[in-house]
Amino acid sequence: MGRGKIEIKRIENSSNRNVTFTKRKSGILKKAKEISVLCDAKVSLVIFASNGNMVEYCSPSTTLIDILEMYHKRSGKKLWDAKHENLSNEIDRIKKENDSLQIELRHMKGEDITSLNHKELMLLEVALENGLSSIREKQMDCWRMAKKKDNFLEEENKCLNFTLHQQEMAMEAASREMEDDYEQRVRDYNISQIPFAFRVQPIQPNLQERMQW
Amino acid sequence: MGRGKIEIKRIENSSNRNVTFTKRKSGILKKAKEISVLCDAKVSLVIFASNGNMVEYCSPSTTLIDILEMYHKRSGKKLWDAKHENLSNEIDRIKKENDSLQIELRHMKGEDITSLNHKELMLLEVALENGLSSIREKQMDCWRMAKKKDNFLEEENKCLNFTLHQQEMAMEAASREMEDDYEQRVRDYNISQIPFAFRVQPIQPNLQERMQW
DNA sequence: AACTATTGATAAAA
DNA sequence: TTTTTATCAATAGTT
Repeated sequence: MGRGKIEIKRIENSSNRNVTFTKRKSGILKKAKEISVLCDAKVSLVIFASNGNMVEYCSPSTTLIDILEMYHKRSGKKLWDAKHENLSNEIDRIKKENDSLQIELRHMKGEDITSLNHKELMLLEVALENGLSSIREKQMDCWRMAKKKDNFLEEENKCLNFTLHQQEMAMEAASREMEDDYEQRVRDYNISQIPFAFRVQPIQPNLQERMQW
Repeated sequence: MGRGKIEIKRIENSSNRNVTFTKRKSGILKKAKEISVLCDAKVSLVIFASNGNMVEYCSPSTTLIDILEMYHKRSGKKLWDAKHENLSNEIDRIKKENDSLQIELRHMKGEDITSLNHKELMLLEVALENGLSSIREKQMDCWRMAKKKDNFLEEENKCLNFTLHQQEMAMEAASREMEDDYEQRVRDYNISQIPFAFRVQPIQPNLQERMQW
């Protein structure tokens, strides 16, 4: 590709070498981008020219670090120190633990149980029954507490109602007294309704309903 | 460069994608080698295919580690420390996930539920009931299969017993014949028992018991 | 996996 | 240098 074939050996003319480097560098970069898009590949490319210039390419949605990590796992070659190794090992360990927890949880939910044998199923059943009875006991506690509160509120309600009724009576008596006092004027102006604000309103009128659950 | 122009976007057909990957991978590799020879460049190239395959190229007279060291100097990006930080973050993330799984699992087992409210308890109860019913369904399947096998074995047993009985009859008949033939000698030597090996032994005598579980 | 028509890359010229 | 262009190389679609 070019006006003539060239031998693949170091280009001695440094000017030519630089030109060729520039051209081929952009070519290789383009190819790297293309393969990463076309083939969904992860590519890391670092090039240093003989003059020290550096170009870097890393496929999108990843980083050089990720790729080096994958390289490390894949090739087994240690690029880092012991600290890194420890961290990697811990991640592996925790991931495994995570997986087994996930599996156990799925089993508890009755998923992925085709592979379980009779004994395992029995153990699961026992665990689930125990869980269920604990939960239900707790629910009973909740219910009992709610009931207690309910009773207390009802009692309080009664007291309040009683007090209010007493007040109402007193108010009405006072009102009647006033009516009697001002009977004459009231009759003249045809004012006869009791003010709304003096009527008793129940506190928390729908309490019964809300406590039913 | 091919039988037609192609758009640079992910090749959806995985077979075509793999073929293209193979072709272009070797192309890039060749280019990398050429630029490193022609232009005296240091090149590091790592490619992961979508199927996990890895190819690596590093120009001769250097190593990936050298190039990463140069990269580090040149770009100022710390691959090491950043890597450690990333790993630490991932460990934290996974540990958190782990913790929540542990908690969920404990809840499913009816542990640590004092802090749960009514609604959460209800949801747990539903999950446990679902799990339990799945498990029991599976157990029923197991039981049915065992029953089937049991029936089959019982049937086979009957057949075998019948066959054996027939044989026993035949044997006894033969034995009696022999006794008649050698009556004289038998009487002299006072030998009268039927050989033990000719008596029928039941096959799997405790099958019933073992299938009861 | 091999082939080949075509597009793409690039060495040398301008 | 950069741009152009003739030529070689890579490869997409085919067999």
